[in-house]
This record gives sequence, structure tokens and C-alpha cells, in this order.
Amino acid sequence: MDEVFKALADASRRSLLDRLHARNGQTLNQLCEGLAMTRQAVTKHLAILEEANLVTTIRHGREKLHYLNPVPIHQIGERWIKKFERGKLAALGELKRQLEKRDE
Amino acid sequence: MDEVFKALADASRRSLLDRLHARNGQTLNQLCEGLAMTRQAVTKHLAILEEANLVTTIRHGREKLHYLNPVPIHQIGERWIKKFERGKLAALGELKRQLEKRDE
DNA sequence: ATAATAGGCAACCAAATGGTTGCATGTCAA
DNA sequence: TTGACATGCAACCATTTGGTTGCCTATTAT
Repeated sequence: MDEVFKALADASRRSLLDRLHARNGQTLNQLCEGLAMTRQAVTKHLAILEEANLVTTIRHGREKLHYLNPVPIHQIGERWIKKFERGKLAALGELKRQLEKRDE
Repeated sequence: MDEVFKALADASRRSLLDRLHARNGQTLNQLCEGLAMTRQAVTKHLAILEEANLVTTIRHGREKLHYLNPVPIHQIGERWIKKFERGKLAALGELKRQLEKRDE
């Protein structure tokens, strides 16, 4: 879980996921196109995404195809974000109450 | 958006949010209790959470009360996670297809 | 066979991160 | 009013991070 959050913390990595979401199964060089980064930097980002299980790769000859795995993202939504949606109104209500109380 | 992801990337900060979710409106010292960190470290974490608008504070005399703001978390869910839930099955389907193709 | 292509590995670097200690300030209570 | 309490500020430190360059290996196409 921590690895997923850490992986998502970087804008470059999120944009790599976006690219894979737009077109799945791209090679390293395809993913590098148009980015202001060296290939090696992208390799490192992809390694972190793979470590977090957000990306799966398949070697195909000399090419390495990268596939998005949306499951960990979904889990963040289910196990983490939903927890804070319950009681969202309650929290804001309490905050409002305190803000008003401030002026007493 | 980036600030929110960055803020959520640290386990200590997520646990601070958890604590506020359990009991909203705590002081700095209350939030420090039981943590293996100095007060100043917690202060820094709270500053980052505040910067990301995940926590709002209200001064009350010499105390500073911290309140959870669940809105940015909700936005991550709406604007980011949901995007990857659509097409989740499609992505996995394509992955499966490739995995099978590998053995040809 | 050999050149071009796709990717991997390792060393290095600057800046950001997460933490510390020490001291200062503001507020409350006796 | 003075001591205790709650928080703030700043300097410092080690490690991690995000990036680079240079070179190596494996596969494909001519």
C-alpha cells in the first residue's frame, strides 16, 4: 500500500500511467517519446511503478511491453478513500461548528 | 493535486489523517501522543497536510486545533481513481490476451 | 556478419525529504 | 507575576529521490 502511494506521488509517474491508460502495452521507447527526460530516468520510474504492481511487463524479443494494472489504484479507492468519504459531512459539520465558536 | 498526492505518500502523515478521522479537532500535542517522533517532526508533517489543504487549523488561545478536510481526498477519488476504474476490465482483458500470446 | 535497435547496469550528482536539537514566543493558572 | 504549558522558528544532518552520463548486452534486419 505504501509503495503504491509513493509511486503515485510523482507527476511523471502518474503521466506514465495516463499514457498506458490511453494506450496499453507500450515499449520503453514509446513511453519516452515527447518526455523531457532521458530513457534511463523513465526506466527508473517504470521500475518503481512495477515494484508497486501498477505496471506489468512482458518481454517480446528485444522489446519490453508495459501494461497498466489498475487493481492497486482501485484498492486505494476501496480501502482508503472510501473510509474518508463516510463521515465527510460530519467532519465538515464539526469544522463549521468550530469556526462559528471561534468568534465567541 | 500534486501536493495532495505528495502529502499522502508518507505513512506518518496518513496515520495523522487517520487519527483526525477517528477524533477530529486535536491539538498538536494530542497528535504527538504515542508517536515515535519529536513534536517538531509532527509539526512539519501537519504543515505539509495543511499546505495540501487536507487539514485546517483553528487557534484557540495557546492551543491549535487540527481538523480533517476530506474534500481533497474525495477529489482524488473522483478526478483520478475513477478514471482508471473505467476500462479496468478492458485493461485486464488485454493483459490476459498478451500473456497467452507470449507462449506462441 | 554486422550495423542498428531496444533495453540494462552502474557510478555519480544536486536537491528534496524526514528527522533532529536548541532556543524563542505567546498564553494560561496559581 | 511568574512558572508551566503549547506552539513556533531556525540551523543542521543523513538518506532518499530524480535525474544524469557512459558503457554493456541482446536481438533484429540488411
